[in-house]
Amino acid sequence: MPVITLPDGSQRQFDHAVTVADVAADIGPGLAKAALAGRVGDTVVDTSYLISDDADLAIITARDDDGLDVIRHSTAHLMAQAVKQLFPSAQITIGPVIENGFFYDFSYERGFTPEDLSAIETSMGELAKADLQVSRSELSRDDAVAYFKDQGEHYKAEIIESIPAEEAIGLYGQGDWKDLCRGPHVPSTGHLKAFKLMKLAGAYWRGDSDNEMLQRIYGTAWGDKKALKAYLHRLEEAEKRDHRKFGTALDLFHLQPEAPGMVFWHDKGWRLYLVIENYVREKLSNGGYQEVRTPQILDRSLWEKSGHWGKYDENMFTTGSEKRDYAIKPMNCPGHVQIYNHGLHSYKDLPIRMAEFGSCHRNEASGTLHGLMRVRNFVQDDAHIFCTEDQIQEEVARFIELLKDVYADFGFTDIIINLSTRPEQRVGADALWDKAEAALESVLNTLGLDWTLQAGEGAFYGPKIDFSLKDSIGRVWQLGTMQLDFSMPDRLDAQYVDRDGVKRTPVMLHRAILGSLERFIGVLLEHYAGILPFWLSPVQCVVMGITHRQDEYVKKIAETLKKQGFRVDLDLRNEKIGLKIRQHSVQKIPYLLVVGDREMENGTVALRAQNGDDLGSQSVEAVTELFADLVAKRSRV
RNA sequence: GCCGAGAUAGCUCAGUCGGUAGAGCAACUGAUUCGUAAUCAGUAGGUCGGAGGUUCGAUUCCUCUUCUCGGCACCA
Repeated sequence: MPVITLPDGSQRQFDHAVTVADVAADIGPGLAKAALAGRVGDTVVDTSYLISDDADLAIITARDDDGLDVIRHSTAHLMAQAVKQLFPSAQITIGPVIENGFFYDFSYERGFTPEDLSAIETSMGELAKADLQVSRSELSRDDAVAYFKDQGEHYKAEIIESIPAEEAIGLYGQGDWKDLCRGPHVPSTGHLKAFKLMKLAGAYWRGDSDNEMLQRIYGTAWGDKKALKAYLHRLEEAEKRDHRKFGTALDLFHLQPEAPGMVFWHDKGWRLYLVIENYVREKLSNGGYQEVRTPQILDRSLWEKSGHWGKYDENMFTTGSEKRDYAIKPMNCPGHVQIYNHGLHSYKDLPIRMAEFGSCHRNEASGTLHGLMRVRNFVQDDAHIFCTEDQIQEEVARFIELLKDVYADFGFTDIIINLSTRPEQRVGADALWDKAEAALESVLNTLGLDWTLQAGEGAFYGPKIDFSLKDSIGRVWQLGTMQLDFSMPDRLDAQYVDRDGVKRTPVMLHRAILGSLERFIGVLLEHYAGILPFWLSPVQCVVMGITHRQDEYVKKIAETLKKQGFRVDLDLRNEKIGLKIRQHSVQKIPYLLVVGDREMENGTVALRAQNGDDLGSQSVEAVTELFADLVAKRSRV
């Protein structure tokens, strides 16, 4: 006699055990049709799930997030079914739900082609239209293994073999096809109406690069065609923001085959780069950091001592001279320890905060390179803080304050914080880890920050806090980091003389706010869709005349603004004003200053903002004031 | 690095079922001196990523290679 409590608090009583579908039908025929699954308590179940005791139940439809997951999961199954139908000798493996869609990995004797993909999609459409019932059954583990082995599905059998023998295995079937699955799934394939196969890719079996490479097909699936269309539109919009496009279109930078993963910064891109670097430089200087410069190339022995040669030799560029081996630095820290070691330090000197905008090279695998986001040569807003264990907490707090300040200036306020603690393989005594992790945790809590624990994700030499931010279209980028290091100062013999006259090893904090400047610029460009805030814009305004009569006046205005420190271009070409405005608008220049005879007579300029707003005729003083204010506030235009 | 796809003018792209290529924008020349997102006309521009092979002939087919793109693994 189950009593079913619905989300609105209403209750329905039945005199026999009921399925989720029964309850939905009892509520109304519309809901019965739309029901994809049910949520009993916290568990999402099939509509065929039988409820015999009192329960809280929500009927899940495509409008529910859980409903979307069910649709995506079922669409993955639909795809696997289609693949097996078209390519019977393909083997199925796993097919989970991911953000916005799903994928399924297959093993097949040849690679799938884009033509195969559209054939699979067509076939999926037919299977969905056939509205096949999806049914769940159970087998004992050993029977399930035997079943899949018999079907020639060796990967599936392997997965099931790793499940405890006493557990029953859930099988979902539709038509003549069955897959091992926890479920839940839609009641019939007719509920799958809005999906699209997106791309083909390789993926290692069980995510291990020593294993066979499988073929992964990615797809997206939604509750209805409209949502699918909206998603595809969002993808197009994201593509338009691709920072690599702005590299060429705005003449900021380029990459070429002779220097894979290493950026050629053009005039305008380098201006942007320098504005950012100098901005951080000033912030660090105000924050009590010293700035240093260390060599690009250091002897092998130093990298052996630091441990890098042993661990990362594949990923370092090396060179030689007169029988000596050198490595081009992949990081600044060993160099900083050399400066630290040059002289004797008292505990009174600590903390020492040492910053460097040093150019680093890492020989990243070729397949990982990606525009500015993943490069082989980069500069970080890098610094190392040498301090005592007792100073960790305060230094971390100071750093976070600085970081928030900097992020806000760049227009990012949505910061995501992760604390990563000791990994299995690590150096340093557990007592030290206890202390360090507690210190980081305590700082985060004291500052009242939201953070997530990533247990076991710390570096081998110490725990760390990572800072990510969300951009304007919701993508998350990890930028900042604060890593505690108990290993390197000791390896490289850094010491200080403590209060009691005993030499002790300082703790070293590796920290960066923006991370790689290259990558940060990539993130900025995508975040702002190329329309940079005034203070960052490589060209802040263009002054242009209507005819040649205003040439001298244009030059004078431009000169005045340049003297105030603004980045100004002038356009004296004999072109129509419409063309000039179009071209500079396309270049995303924050302000266009147009002068004709009228402005020349009045000593004013006609101001036009990047978004097309006509700000009317203004005096040069008013414009200067506006610009200075924008820079001071670092506000978006 | 691995799987797959791609590389054609400065940029964006079309094309050639094997007979050495075409558009728009940009560039250059000329005309136009014009009031807020494209003035008109003309000219020039390519060893079709690189190397090798098949062929009478390769930008096209094959092999290798470099780089790029999408993933996977990696990311001190």
